[in-house]
Amino acid sequence: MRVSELAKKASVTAETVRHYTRLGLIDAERDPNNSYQLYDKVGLQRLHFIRQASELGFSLKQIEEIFQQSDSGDSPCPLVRDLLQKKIPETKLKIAQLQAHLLKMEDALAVWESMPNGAPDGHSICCLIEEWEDTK
Amino acid sequence: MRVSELAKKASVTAETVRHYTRLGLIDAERDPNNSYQLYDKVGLQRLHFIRQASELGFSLKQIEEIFQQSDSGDSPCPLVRDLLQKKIPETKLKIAQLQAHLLKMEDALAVWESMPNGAPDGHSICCLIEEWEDTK
DNA sequence: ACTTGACCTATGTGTTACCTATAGGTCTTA
DNA sequence: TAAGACCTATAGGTAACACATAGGTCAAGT
Repeated sequence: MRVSELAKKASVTAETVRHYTRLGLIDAERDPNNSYQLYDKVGLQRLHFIRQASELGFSLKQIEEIFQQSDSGDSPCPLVRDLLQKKIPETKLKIAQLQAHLLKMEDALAVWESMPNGAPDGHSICCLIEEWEDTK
Repeated sequence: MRVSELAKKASVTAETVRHYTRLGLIDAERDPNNSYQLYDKVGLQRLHFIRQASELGFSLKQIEEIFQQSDSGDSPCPLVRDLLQKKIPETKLKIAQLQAHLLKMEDALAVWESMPNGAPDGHSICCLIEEWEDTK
């Protein structure tokens, strides 16, 4: 199949597929007639894998390493396990940070709404964000 | 004060301060003798604000807009409120996604540990991530 | 046969928020 | 006065693509 067809099957853009192909993450053959890129189902599998891993927060470089392990006959499992063990605490931290931010934002909106007429009180920059600074 | 001193006070690199200055987010004066950038406490306030807003997920462009509102005498509050109202659902979504990923990763690690000798089972790419695909 | 529109190609630039490198001027202090 | 720390500007690198350009190709309808 050609770029767009593959892209559609994985719900990504054709440009994304070309990007991965350029990086060597997906193999493609050339149609000798027109030099179009041709992909097979292995390419689709890889594309799915890339998306999965990417959504989990792995970089394309890390994914490339995983493929290299796999392609050279070694099991990528130990590598993936190590990557996961690093990634999990990072993800936990990120979640905690985002939750803290969410609370701040919701608080700020609540404060704003409780203000008479929502009027700013003359602070130089912004009442809301200065609130956050105060409580930090 | 000079770049590095300001940077230290906000726990960022000097290059970050220069970056913000180049973008016009922080004002600086030139020392006439050596053309060093000189910052005052307003600069420090702005820097703090930028970091706060940045951590909340606002882009430098949005922060610039906030400053422009503020500098032109208008209250940036309505603008910030609008930005917040957009940002809050985005943040909730991100948190949910990260939590889903976290679960997947923890599951995967658990499965991996329960495998005899942690041996891969011959899958072509990676047992763990293929597990995720199965359960998707 | 021919045109049209959809598809493909390669190349290069833009994006965000910086970091790093280069080459050189300045400041401080022993 | 010389070393080491600090400053400057400019340019190029990073991640993961998106977008623009210019042009070749293909399938369908007229």
